Amino acid sequence: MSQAVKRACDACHRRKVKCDGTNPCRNCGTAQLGCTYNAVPQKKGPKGSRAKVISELRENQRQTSLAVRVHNRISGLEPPPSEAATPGLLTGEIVRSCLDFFFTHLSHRLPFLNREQIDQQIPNMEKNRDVYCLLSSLCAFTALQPGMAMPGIQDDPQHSMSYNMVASMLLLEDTLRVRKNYELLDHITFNALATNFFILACYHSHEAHDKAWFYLREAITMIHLISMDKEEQYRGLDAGEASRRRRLYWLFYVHER
DNA sequence: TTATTCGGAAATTAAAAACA
DNA sequence: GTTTTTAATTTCCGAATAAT
Repeated sequence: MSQAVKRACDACHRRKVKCDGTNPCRNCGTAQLGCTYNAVPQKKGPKGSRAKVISELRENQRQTSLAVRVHNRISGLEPPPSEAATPGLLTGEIVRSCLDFFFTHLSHRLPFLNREQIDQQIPNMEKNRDVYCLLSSLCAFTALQPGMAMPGIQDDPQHSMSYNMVASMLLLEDTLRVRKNYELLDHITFNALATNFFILACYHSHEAHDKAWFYLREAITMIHLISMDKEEQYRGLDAGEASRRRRLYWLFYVHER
């Protein structure tokens, strides 16, 4: 191929033909067109964070992977949960949809999370298991709520089992799988307690009350281990944070009754 | 037949990431 | 700092189609 001209004229550009770069160029001359070079060239090269496409593809693949696995589980193709590590199911899109739903419809009943604080943690979800577990359990819980539309998942009226219910189960299994791989008690966090809350709420909805009870007792034990039942633990925290912690603490106690 | 259109390969460019 | 990788944009080849 002959050397490409540095800049093709407006007409050659539009016509997708080789321009000689002169003014008027040969093509415009023979076609009796006015030869102009008015078009402002766009900036070339990646914009914003690099690898946008590849991360978008990964995201899409993982998202379909939840949708595919929901379908497979319902059709009996999905193998039972195994110990083997699988890539996390959670995607940015799922998290965003669930958080939007949670903070619009649920957080007034469960006022122990702060949207801003959660949003700040999202970028760490892949690296930080504590954050991953909180978000995946929150999504598992949100998936169970009437009116929640999980991204990429549509209910099939032919099946008696709700697709959202299966998505919730898979996300819950994912939470527990990730959780099993780190020592929770080394450093008991507020995220870990909130995760317990969502796990037990999911088990309640799944009618698995014994498991729900187990995670409630586990949370109560953790609360005692970090003395969250003592008022002095809240000193030094800002008022909002302290009140959110108290609310979670009381939610556990109300559930225990 | 020649002229024109346009899908998309290849080249170019620049920003982000990796490296020294 | 320099080099490499990646992505956005541009040029224009050449097949398809239209006009003559």
